[in-house]
Amino acid sequence: MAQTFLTYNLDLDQIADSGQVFRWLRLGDGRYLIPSGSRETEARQDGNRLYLSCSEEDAPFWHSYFDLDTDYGRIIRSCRRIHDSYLNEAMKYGSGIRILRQDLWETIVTFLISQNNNIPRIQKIISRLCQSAGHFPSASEILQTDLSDKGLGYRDKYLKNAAECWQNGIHGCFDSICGVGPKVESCIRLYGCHDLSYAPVDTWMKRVISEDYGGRMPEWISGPYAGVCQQYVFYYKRKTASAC
DNA sequence: CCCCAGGTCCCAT
DNA sequence: ATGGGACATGGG
Repeated sequence: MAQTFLTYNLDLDQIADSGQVFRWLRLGDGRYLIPSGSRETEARQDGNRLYLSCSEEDAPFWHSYFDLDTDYGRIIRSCRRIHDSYLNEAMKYGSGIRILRQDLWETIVTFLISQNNNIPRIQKIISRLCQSAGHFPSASEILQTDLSDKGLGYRDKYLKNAAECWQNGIHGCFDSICGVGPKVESCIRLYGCHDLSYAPVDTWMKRVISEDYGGRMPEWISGPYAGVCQQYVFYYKRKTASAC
């Protein structure tokens, strides 16, 4: 019933608030209900131990979901050699962040919704989408669903189009999906394909570049762990810039 | 009323 | 190739 994992550089609170997932549910007492695709598990941690309420046969799935084969301490040490003080601060601040291996279809839909939108509203919309089906809707369920009452705005047609593309098989050409531009594609490749070299540049990253890097692109943005660095910096900027 | 939100599309230069 | 406005919705 309960599986135990030994982990480093993993902080559920930081991951939950890192802007890569929108369906984690805080249960209190440091517990989270964590869905991915059509599965879900309950998680809590105590020091270096991560406890998941899943069967033994599902353990490998969640092991992969939390990317437990990747040594984030090694990534941080490697990136420290760039001697970027802002990045170093961000890595220290959010050292428990990992890049989850999320369900690809869910990632596509989620980040289609994210465009020109804010995080609380993204969460609400996705919650409404899952309410009708009881789980994250498949492509065919999206095609059968009336989306007009989900608060999607103009993005409803993007979802319908994406569902058709997905059913026809879109392997590896995400920008052919209507509504997927460079930023959303970066999110899909980073969170859905685990390509750590993709760094999504959104409004927060633009602020960081202009306010903290003097308008110049940081060196790490073209490195092999650009996506991980971006996640640390995004989290750090959002946490320290917002007074609320 | 305004502006903004993990942008993209479309059209005009 | 680059720049600006439009786009649905909701919150501040």
